[in-house]
Amino acid sequence: MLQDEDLSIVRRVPLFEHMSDDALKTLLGNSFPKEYPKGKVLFIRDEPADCFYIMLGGWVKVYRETPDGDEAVLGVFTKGESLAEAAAFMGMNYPASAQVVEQARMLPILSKPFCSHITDMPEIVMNMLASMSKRAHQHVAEIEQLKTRSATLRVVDFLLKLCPVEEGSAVVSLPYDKTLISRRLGMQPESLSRILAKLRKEGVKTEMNRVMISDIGALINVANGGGTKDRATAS
Amino acid sequence: MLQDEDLSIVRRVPLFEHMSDDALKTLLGNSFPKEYPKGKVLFIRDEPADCFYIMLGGWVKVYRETPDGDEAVLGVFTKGESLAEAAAFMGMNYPASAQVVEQARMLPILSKPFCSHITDMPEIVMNMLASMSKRAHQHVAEIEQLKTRSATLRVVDFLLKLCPVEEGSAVVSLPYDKTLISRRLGMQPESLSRILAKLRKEGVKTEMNRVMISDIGALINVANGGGTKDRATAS
DNA sequence: GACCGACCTTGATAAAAATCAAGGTTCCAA
DNA sequence: TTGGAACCTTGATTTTTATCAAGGTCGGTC
Repeated sequence: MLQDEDLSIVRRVPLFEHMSDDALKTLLGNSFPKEYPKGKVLFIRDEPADCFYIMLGGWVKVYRETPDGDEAVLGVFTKGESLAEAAAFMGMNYPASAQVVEQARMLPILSKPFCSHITDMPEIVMNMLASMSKRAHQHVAEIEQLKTRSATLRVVDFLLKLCPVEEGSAVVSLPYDKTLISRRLGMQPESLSRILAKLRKEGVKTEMNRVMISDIGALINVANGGGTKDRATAS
Repeated sequence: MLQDEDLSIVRRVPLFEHMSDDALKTLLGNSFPKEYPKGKVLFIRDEPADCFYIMLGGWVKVYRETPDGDEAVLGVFTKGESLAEAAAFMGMNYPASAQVVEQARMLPILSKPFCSHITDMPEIVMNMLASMSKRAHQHVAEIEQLKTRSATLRVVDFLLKLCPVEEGSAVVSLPYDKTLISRRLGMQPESLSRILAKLRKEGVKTEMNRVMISDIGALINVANGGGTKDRATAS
């Protein structure tokens, strides 16, 4: 069933943080983890949200299809995150669609039984608030980014978030394919490709899904505008 | 104090919907509406959120300043909306700043006393959830828009949302100045100006803060891609 | 009424990003 | 092993948007 390792991941999900063992057991009683193959569609926008998911590994994209064919990727989720919990809790329909992009291990949770504990476990509601609040912050940060940062800077931000350290050099692996990264960042795949190429002279080398960053400090400097505006010619 | 008209507005705010008179009275006991002049700064990002606001009229912008000077407008709020309620409720700092852009009438509510009712009034928490859920939907819609729609289409969407009807013609007044509209839509003021000019041949005439739309149906058609892609030359 | 500051528009130009088109690689399956 | 599909890159080009610069309008105040 739920292995120890899984459990420790579940405990780090905002929705279940600071919950007693008993409470957790009650909420997850009938759920058990499952592997989902790449390509599997978890849910479609506007369907009733009768199930939500805790991610234990792999990657899932949440997206919307627009009438004219292309898709807006709203988020890409992995270990330690939850998917569609708010819609499930509020008894709504899914606000977007979701599909597995790298084979994923997840804990599916049925909405009905979960929600039946609202009355006897007030902590659920507070945790749901915390969870939604966290998501709201991510959304606000993304809107800010889309409104004020160029495609290049969005790519740089993305790379920096992948870095395990804050200075020196690093080699990071891109967690999912470049087409998806580009959609996630709100640009065309060709643009991402070119930007990565341009960043070579900033010490960023890309080979397959590996990115070698020779000087993280220099990249941070780029992210903060070093190279765009006022290179201050000794004012 | 709280006039009937104000009260009926407060009742339509998601946070207070479906609340008994008693509950409302308890929560708003010590709050009374106040006028705020244009330009007034309500709060600054990262300050402790010890007060939130219910809007009864006028307009307030919520924004973030970026290190390199420009600002991202995250939302512009008016009658029937609440401001910063989530941050106040969660005991966090304000995630953004807010400033009055058109003289506003608001009901300020202190966080501490408000939150002290969490335990004895469980309905507050559910209403807060509903409120955050609604905001989340707006955020998702905006992210989708920024990722998939051109500046022109964002302007068209904006105009259509202002239209009281769905066909025929309309004259709408822009609710706040064009510089702010452009920031709200994530573009430069010059771009908005040019887009409005270009839309003239689509039957959109702009004079001061009045916009005359001769054929809303035609505009909706533009919003749905009529004029961008595949003008289908008799396939 | 004259002046000032803000807001708005327009033009010229430049930069950024999308689009169209082609070629290369990798990986999988027949 | 061959073929094909999906992915990625690069080049040429166009479209979109920003930037820089200049005027114009409106609404205030002195």
